[in-house]
Order: sequence, then C-alpha cells, then structure tokens
Amino acid sequence: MAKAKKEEFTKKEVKLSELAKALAHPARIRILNILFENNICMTGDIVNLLPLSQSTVSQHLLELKKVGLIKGEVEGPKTCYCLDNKVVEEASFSLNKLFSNICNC
Amino acid sequence: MAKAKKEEFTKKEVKLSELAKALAHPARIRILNILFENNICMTGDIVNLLPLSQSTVSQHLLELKKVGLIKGEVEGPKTCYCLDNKVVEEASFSLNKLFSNICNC
DNA sequence: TTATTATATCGTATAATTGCGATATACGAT
DNA sequence: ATCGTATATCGCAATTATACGATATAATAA
Repeated sequence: MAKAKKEEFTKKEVKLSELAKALAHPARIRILNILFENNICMTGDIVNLLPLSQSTVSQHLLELKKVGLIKGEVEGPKTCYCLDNKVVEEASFSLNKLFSNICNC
Repeated sequence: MAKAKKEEFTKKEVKLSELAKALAHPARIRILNILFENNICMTGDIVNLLPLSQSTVSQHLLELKKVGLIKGEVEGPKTCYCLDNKVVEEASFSLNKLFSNICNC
C-alpha cells in the first residue's frame, strides 16, 4: 500500500492487514506448517519442500520474519528458523477477534 | 501469484492464501467491519467511511466479492452489499485450523 | 424525454510482489 | 590459506495490486 494512504487507517487495521499479507502466499502457509510439524528448521531443508528456488524461499522467510511470526538464528554457516509462538498466538488472537467482530458464529 | 506456480501448491494452501490476501488491505478490513456493525450497505455510504475514491472502494468491494466474503444485490441504481455469513464462517474456521495446526495455544 | 443519482468499469500511472540467477558472505573442514 | 557448504542479498524482469479520474450504464425523478 502507498505509504501516504497508510496513515489514513487505524493502527489496528494496518497491523491486521499486514499479518494477513504475510499469510497471503501458499509458500508461506506451507513454511509455517513445515516449521511446526517437522523438526526441520534449516533453510535448505525448507527449500527442498517447496517448488521454489533458494533465493525465493529466502525472501519468503524474510517476509514471515518481518511480521515476527518466525525468527531465525544463525548457527555457523546455517540458519535455523522457528516459529515465534508468542507472535503466532497473538496473530491467532487478532484474527479471531476480527471474525468475532464480523460474525455471529 | 504466477499461474504456473499455483499448481505446485495444494488447493488448501492456495485457498487459504487467497482468503488471507482478501484481508490484506486495511480498507477491506474496515469494509467488513462496516458491513457488520452498521446497517449500511450502499457503496456510497461505504465510500464516505473510507479515505479512498469511489472507484477504488468499488475495486476493494470486488476483491471481497471475488472470495465470497460479501455479496452485492443491485437495487435500482444502487447496490447493497452484505456479508455472506456462511463464507465468513468458513473463513473463520479455515484460519482457526491453520493456527491450531501451527500453535499449541 | 431529459436530468440526476448511484455505481461499475476503463484507461492509466505508480508501487509492490514474486521469482530467479548470480554474487557475496560467513563459517567449517581440509 | 583454500575449498566447499549454507544462506542472504543484489539486480533484474514479469506480474499483480493500488489508486484515481473519466466514462459508461442503469434506474429513478422531473
């Protein structure tokens, strides 16, 4: 979104939309599942589970890191990513709240 | 996303990412809230509650309609939009499932 | 019929996203 | 020191998203 326009919305609206944007690509959805399900965290292993190049996967990891859903720890030449459970929990809560606000379910 | 790449992901991953993309703009978040909170549904009224031009709001409405979260009914020269509660409910469920899959919370 | 109103769509400009190959970096092993 | 491995970043191209003004459409009102 254009930066000028961003100021015309509330912080909550912007934050929620940025969270949604982080989830708005199947590769990133898969990455989140991979990080939880397997004991896998190295970039290379994640790359092998995705139909994308190493550099592209690296970018998607960065997107997830930007909103805080994952964090990466450098271990020598490798990097080990994992979910940031606190942020994931907050994200879950935010989206739940959105839906409880717009839905009688 | 490129069409060729879309086929390399599961239908679920693609569907969920498309839902997230629909939520990935503060204007669309606000529109959903407006449609629930107020008894307002006409495009013009929605336009008045957003810092965007009529044509831009119309496009955002289309985005939400594309994923089914809202539906529009033409009433003479006006159009009345409302949430599609069934789809909203399904969306809520899908996102809940994602988070229950990646979070112990 | 003509004017008005509400809205969608078209054309266009700009910005952001997606994707990849190539390169740079950083570390461990030889 | 040099090589190999893992990963991030750069540069670029293609696509998609965002935004707006202008125009088209369609129904109602005068």
